[in-house]
Amino acid sequence: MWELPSGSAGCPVAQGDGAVPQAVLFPDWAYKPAWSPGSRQVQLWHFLLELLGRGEGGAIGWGGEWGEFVIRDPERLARLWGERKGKPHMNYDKLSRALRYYYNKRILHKTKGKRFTYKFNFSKLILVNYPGYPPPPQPPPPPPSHQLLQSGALPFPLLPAESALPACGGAASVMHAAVQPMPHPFLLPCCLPKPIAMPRALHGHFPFISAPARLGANLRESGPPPLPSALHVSANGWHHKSPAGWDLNHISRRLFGEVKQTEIQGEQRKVGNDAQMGESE
DNA sequence: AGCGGAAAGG
DNA sequence: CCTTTCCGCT
Repeated sequence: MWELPSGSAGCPVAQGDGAVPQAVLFPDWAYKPAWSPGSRQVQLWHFLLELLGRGEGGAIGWGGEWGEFVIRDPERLARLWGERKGKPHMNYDKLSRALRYYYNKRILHKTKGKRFTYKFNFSKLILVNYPGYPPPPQPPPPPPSHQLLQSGALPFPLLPAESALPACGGAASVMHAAVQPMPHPFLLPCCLPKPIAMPRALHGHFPFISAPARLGANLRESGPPPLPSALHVSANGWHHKSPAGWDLNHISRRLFGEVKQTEIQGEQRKVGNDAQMGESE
């Protein structure tokens, strides 16, 4: 078993008192400013997950399937994105072009037939989020004969909460019970399949933390979303600190590393095996 | 609405 | 590398 970084806060979605935070928010490190050394600008998918995570609601929201989201107000979303990037002339046409570039990276996927509906490939995103993944070659692992199981691929599928084993202790069970209908990726830290036995160390580090906007009845009364304590918001409203060891840009690089492979298969892929994004892979 | 090439910029 | 801008095509 490979080691994970230690020394982090407790699981933000599974606090001792049983309170269930609803805010999501990436950890601060996701928002390193462009001018800070060794950092880059926020990327579109960061931004989308952020809006989705905090249940921004108006412009964009989660869809019916796992990882699926619907842009309810395309031009507004574009405006928000433009504001963030300092691009006053941003519009949905241009934003959607950027989204389409994600197809090749396999971060995103279009849900065909559903207007303004896309789907995240969380297997991709989350996997590369594991610090220390892939595990260093322990014993000589039997080299898989064909498929690319090398750098970003997981040896196991990420499962929805229903089929996953809570690794967070009691509170995780609460979550598990609370989020039946549509578990979203931010729940994964506490809902990973057993093989990976989510260590406490990781809980504070996961970017997709939080609970869905609407939870079970027993959770609704928990009031306004308590923000994670470690969150630092600066004057312009975004997080600047970067305490943790890994960051979304790192993830991006990992993702990008696979694009070349993907692009090579580009034409093959088109033939029609998009159906499994987010499930396996 | 949605796609993807081409070029350019940060 | 990650868009942003523009655009022809379906």
